[in-house]
Amino acid sequence: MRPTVNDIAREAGVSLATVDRVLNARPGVRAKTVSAVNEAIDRLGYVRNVAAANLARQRIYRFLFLLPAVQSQFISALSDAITEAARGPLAEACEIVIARVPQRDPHAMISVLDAEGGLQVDGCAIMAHETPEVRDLIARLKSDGAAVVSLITDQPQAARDHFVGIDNQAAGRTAAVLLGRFLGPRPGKVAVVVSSMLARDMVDRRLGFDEVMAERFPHLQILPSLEGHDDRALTRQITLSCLDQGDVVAVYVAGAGTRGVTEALHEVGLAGRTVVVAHELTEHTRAGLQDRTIDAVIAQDIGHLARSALRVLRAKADRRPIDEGQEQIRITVLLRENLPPETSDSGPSLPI
Amino acid sequence: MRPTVNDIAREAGVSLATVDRVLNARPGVRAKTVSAVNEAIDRLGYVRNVAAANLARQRIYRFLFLLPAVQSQFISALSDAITEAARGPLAEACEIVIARVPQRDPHAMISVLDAEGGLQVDGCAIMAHETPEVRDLIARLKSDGAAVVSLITDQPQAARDHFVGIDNQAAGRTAAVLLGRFLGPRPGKVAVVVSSMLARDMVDRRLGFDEVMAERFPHLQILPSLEGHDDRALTRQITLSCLDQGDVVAVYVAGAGTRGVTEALHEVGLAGRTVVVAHELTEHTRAGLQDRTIDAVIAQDIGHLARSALRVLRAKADRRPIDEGQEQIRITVLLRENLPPETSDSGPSLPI
DNA sequence: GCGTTTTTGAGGTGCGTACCTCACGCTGCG
DNA sequence: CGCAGCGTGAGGTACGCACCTCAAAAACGC
Repeated sequence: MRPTVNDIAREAGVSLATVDRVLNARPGVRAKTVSAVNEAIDRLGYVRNVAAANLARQRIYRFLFLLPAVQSQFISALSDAITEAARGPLAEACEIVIARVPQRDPHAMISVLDAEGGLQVDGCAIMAHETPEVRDLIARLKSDGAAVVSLITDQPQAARDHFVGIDNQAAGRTAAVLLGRFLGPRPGKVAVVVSSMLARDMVDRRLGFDEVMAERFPHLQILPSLEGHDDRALTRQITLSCLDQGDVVAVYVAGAGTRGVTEALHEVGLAGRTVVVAHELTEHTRAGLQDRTIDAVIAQDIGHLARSALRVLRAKADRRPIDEGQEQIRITVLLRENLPPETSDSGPSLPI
Repeated sequence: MRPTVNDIAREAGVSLATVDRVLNARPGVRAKTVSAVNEAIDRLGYVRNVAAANLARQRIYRFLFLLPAVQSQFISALSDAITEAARGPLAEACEIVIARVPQRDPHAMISVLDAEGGLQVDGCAIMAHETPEVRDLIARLKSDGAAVVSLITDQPQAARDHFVGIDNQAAGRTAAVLLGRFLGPRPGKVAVVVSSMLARDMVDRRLGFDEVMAERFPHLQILPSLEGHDDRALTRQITLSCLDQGDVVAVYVAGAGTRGVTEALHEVGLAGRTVVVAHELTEHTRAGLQDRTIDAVIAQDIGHLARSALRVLRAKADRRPIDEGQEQIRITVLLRENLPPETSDSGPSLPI
């Protein structure tokens, strides 16, 4: 049987109340007594029964998820995944609110936060562009004692506790290798479409992509990033004018907007003849893989992302360490040949 | 606040004892009363507090992991991952035993099981070849009320509750696409190395591989499977004699034995000039990717595997449904360019 | 309506922890 | 010497549930 607080008290020769004070870092215990208790804990190998502790504490964790208010299948699926995770055992004793915030308005986020009880939250997961406003917001949350994680796109300059997302440089490098090797020795130009260079994930993907392209595929000419701003029509248009210059043999769609790109490719009759590597599994990328417009999709497991954010927020709120291995979000390379079957049950095209 | 058993009792107009009898399926309650209680449960949206229930029940789950007793970095790493998961929160109130069983001896598994308390276990995860003995063993475990999952390699004919592992056909198809496209239009022969065709995962990988090869790369000639039986020297030898026939332009290492293959390739001076796709991230495959002997590695997240097995066994033991999404083990395509940094802390070359 | 069986109620104890109150003894200070 | 203040002990209640006992009530068969 595992030792309990009572065993510790007996072993240390103190009362249960004192053990409790030590365990929960409450004042009113002499340093000497504290170490006596800690020694007893080590000797018996005591580990706190988290279930019993939470039962007794009756604590409710309030977590807030801030997602950009853009029209995107990926964000919708992410939102669904969070909702689903919030129903699971990970969200035991948790109250979870998902708020969608306009991306271009720096003050919207502050007001949303205030509306949602603001500083009362125990933790917050933020997916947003890397702006001074967001950085300040994170600092404010942290100084109020909340745990903060950046989601999907990192905020490396801010005081977030953790980044929940993939290694985007590695993703960009992977895209480069696939694109380059699928293309073979054929020379030409490569277009890169991003949503916005304000998003850290886009920057990182581009960095990784360029690195490998320069090193391994110098016969390919990488064009400047096209910013589609998560807008399908705009993406289509800028892709078209880029294709206009001719000799574009491949496209790396690092951000949202795959639909705009494939539309453009179809219009000029290049679909299937241009190597396309895109990100995230949605209805459109799935269809693109099926009809061979897209050669490879680099996806992240959105359910894992949601659960990981929850686990990390929870751990940080309890000041517990996290299991790095479990929180590492891996990238999946999807091809026409290994597409997971469509899961029609929960939400529109929930990526696996 | 979430409703408790007391709320149910009040709502249903019965006593707490009766609610308890219904909840835990104890006898001595009229059908009418049962449905009254169930209606109250539905009306209030009651969900059992699992933590409190387990606390009160003081139940200890006994789970047994049966792994093949072969000399393999992958199996060692898997064993380590299970040990690590067994220390985590998932293994709360669990006693976990890992047993290594000789693969060729059909009776060894039975005797190990008996030695480990045999029928006393609440659940068992089995990684083994698909033999009649194993099938019988699973049937026996099941009839004794234990939960059974197959691990890594499935037992589709047996009465296992669940398969914890990747979609091996999809893995084989992925290998085929990468190998074929990396190779380009160059014709030639492709060698396939497996550990044993008795292992279901090998069969499935080969099936998926052949399917895509036939469909998309008909200019390549796929050679019969070479069985290395997880033996480095044997694998090296059979690879050598296969390379002897000449014109082998690619090798798909579907099973263990990558070291034997790369050794053979180096010996005949074909390393780096032959496209090699292998499985699992170990010291050797990592080194192979680094020095470009290996072009791509298809890996499964071993930590996820261990945690998933634990979660599923636990859920099955409690007769709870599982979260399909969370238990889906995805495959990771590793290239030289997206190799995760080596984690030297826990165990020898723990795959990420 | 009787005896018998089945169903139900009331209540208790315990799981391991958090958190609270009250009181006691000790120390040091004026 | 008395008193404040600190460190500690003793003990209680609560969390939500499992599981037990004993007795009372209801249903049943005849």
